[in-house]
Amino acid sequence: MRADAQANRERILSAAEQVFADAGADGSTEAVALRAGVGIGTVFRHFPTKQELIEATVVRHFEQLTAHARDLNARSDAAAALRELIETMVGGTATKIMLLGLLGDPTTDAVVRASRELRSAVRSLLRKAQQAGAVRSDVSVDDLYLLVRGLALAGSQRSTKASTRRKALDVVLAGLAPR
Amino acid sequence: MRADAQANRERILSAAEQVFADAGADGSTEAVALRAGVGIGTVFRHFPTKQELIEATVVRHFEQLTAHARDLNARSDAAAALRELIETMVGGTATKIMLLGLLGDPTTDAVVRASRELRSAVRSLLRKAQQAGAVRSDVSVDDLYLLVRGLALAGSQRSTKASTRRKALDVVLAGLAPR
DNA sequence: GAATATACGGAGTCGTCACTCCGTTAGGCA
DNA sequence: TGCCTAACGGAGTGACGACTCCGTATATTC
Repeated sequence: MRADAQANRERILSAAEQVFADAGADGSTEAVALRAGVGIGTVFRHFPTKQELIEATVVRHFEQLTAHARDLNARSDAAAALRELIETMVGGTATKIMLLGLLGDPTTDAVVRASRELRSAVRSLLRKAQQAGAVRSDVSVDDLYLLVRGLALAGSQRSTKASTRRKALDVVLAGLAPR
Repeated sequence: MRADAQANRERILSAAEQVFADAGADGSTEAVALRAGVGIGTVFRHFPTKQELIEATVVRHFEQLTAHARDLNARSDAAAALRELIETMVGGTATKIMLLGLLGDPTTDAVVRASRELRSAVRSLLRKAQQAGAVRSDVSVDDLYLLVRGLALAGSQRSTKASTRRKALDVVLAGLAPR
């Protein structure tokens, strides 16, 4: 792979993340090309389909999250670690709308793989927190995913105040504590 | 207004609710017309813009919710009443994706009015539950809305199991209880 | 049972967007 | 340095969806 091709691939992925963050999955491929400073043709050579572009973006995002989750796994305070992971997943741009939307039903094998990795890292964190008695034991990774996805989706509405977002997160975290 | 026009208006609104439930706001106007058994022209005569069609659907939905909330207000068990309202808002079709998406920032004046009505009915229920000591006192209607929207959005993903939906709702309700 | 205005149907228009094609450009190797 | 092929750019294509227009049909009124 030629050096410029490699560089362009990166620029496109990074542009895609921003565009999809602004406009959701409706963001046009042309907008991505513009933002990346390349022609549309280039985008389609790297990612033959818009779907593949989206999935590549998702994979990238999942990998980052997985790395973060693994870091957190080393922490001694399991409850704080889980809390921080949730905050990371929920916070940030609206990209997560679509990114987290795929947490449930992945499509491509690359996405499946990345999703599996992330899932296992999250499960490990969740288990530790449960063993430490910080989280109710009847909550599964799926349950946690649904909650995280909900917070991320609902909070991505522009007009939402930061304090409201925080409060909602707080309620969910309180609800995760053992009765 | 001619009788047939009145009837068609109703059929269109009801068709719109179903179509948007299946496909979200991307559902095409043509699909609505087809489902309602009328021509596209008829849809556009009643609702000059797709946006207006969506908003009319939203208003209708809000009005139903408001009526339900007011019914519940008569109940003696405030906590159970609030719980039931939340379940109603969260459950049901994916229509809520878009419908509840508007809970935050309404646009048309009709929507604003319907939204205000709903909000005040919900506030009343929430207050009663708080006075009964069933819900933490630092939660506002906005906070509740964010949580409800989150549960509705995240749960509308087709692959989500009913048990997961229930568990997530359970966590949120537990989190709403006073510490 | 006409007369008439109101409402309907759906082919047609315009804009947008994913995706293609090919002439041009420029990495990288000899 | 020059060749050669990988990679680029962006006008062009086809499909689709919102919205228009007007000839036809039917509720309503007398």
